[in-house]
Amino acid sequence: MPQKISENIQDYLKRIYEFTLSGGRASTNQLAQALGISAASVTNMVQKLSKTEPPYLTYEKHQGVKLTPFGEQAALKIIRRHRLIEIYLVEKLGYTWDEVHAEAEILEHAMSPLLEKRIDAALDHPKFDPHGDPIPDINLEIPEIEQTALSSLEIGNKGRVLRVPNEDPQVLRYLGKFGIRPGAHIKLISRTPYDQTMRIKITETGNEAVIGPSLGNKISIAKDS
Amino acid sequence: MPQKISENIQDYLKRIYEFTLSGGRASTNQLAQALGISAASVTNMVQKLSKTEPPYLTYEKHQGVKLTPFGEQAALKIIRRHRLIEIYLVEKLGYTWDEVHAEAEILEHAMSPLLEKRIDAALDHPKFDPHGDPIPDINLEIPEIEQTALSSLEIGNKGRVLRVPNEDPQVLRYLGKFGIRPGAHIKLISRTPYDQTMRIKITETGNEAVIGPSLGNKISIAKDS
DNA sequence: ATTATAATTTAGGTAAGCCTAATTTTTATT
DNA sequence: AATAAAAATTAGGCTTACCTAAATTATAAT
Ligand SMILES: [Mn+2]
Ligand SMILES: [Mn+2]
Ligand SMILES: [Mn+2]
Ligand SMILES: [Mn+2]
Repeated sequence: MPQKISENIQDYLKRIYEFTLSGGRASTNQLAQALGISAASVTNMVQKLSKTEPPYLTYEKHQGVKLTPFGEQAALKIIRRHRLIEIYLVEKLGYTWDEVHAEAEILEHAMSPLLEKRIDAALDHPKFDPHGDPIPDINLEIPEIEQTALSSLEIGNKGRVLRVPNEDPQVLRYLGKFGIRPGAHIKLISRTPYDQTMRIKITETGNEAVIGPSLGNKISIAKDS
Repeated sequence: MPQKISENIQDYLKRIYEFTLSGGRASTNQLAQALGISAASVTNMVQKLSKTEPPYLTYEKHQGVKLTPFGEQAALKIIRRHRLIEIYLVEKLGYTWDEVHAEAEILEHAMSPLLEKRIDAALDHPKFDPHGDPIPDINLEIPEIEQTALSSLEIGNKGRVLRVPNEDPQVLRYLGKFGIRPGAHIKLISRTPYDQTMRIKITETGNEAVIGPSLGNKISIAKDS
């Protein structure tokens, strides 16, 4: 019996969705760290969420969790709201892209279906949030997008930025300074042999930026053919 | 030590502020009904809120409660946010004035100082909400407005609507239908002797409306000289 | 294959904010 | 002044979502 779902549970489901996007299961520790709570609390909660009717997720001891289709729908509902809020704040209220994530993390839980509808309409049904993440549509359909990690680009080759990681404001300010944002065209200049640090050139701004491998793995691009 | 204040407590303080606006104290039952909880729970909470350092309110057994200046500041902070949200939803997102109260009741708790600032700026520092209630300014100052109840108008005399009650969507739709809104000019046509029901004429729309005494007491006007 | 380390789970407990039922105090009515 | 009714308080409990510490299970390193 699908009841009202607490804000905490909404965040659990959202995190699990994110961690299992590319297949596999979300681990207890992973979730504990992401949610800023103890592993014991996570175990407790996921056990509970696996025993609802219908269950939000499947839980196997020591094997982590995975959303059921039911749980995934619930997660997508919040993710839609989160991303709509982010793009609305940027487009209509003059926020910068490094400010919106924290704000959306709170507001997503306070958004009524009506507000969701009005914001969606005011932006003419936007397809992407400020960081390039796709916004699930009203039916919670989310487009599959062909994308690879910036790290996998070969030297001399070009690509177009699709999405950047959105949690860390510092990183976003760094990227923004060079014009590394969704839609930007970039070219890989060099990669150091030992630590795989990359130099890339951004076409639009003419800037060159240094990107380490872990950040490079979190930036998605479309490779130029 | 002014800590973070829970959403529940924010609502308590807001209600107490409203009930004590015209002096006096807020009673346990009054609060219980307004908050939709038991009287016992209210007693418990107000006792707690009277023992914080500094206290949010003064509590005397069986005598009801009254906000301290500290508690009043806390209440005004939420009220500012509530009313800013209401006017924003009407001005920028196409809400009607009967839809905004319920929405603001939730969003007020999720609003960051930054969002408050941006919304305030986007509306060019609005002074009133859609129902004519004054919005406390950034320093939480709230203007004293000379106002009387519609009920106290004499037959044949005129006035200008200042504010209407904002909780009940049905009432707001009724008033809206006749054009009874802040700024509207009205004239009292008649008052029945037994139950004090009034007929009023709205200048702008030419409509005539019937208003009972209890509603008439909740509509504020400025009398024409 | 042991053994050490890391991850996870279990056990027991806490704080917020509610509840109902019983009791006390205040207020209103005869 | 006595009594009835209404309002408020106290007592005892419950649920949610956390916590720490201890125990267990899985994984990695010898
Ligand atoms: Mn959140
Ligand atoms: Mn984002
Ligand atoms: Mn509220
Ligand atoms: Mn209002």
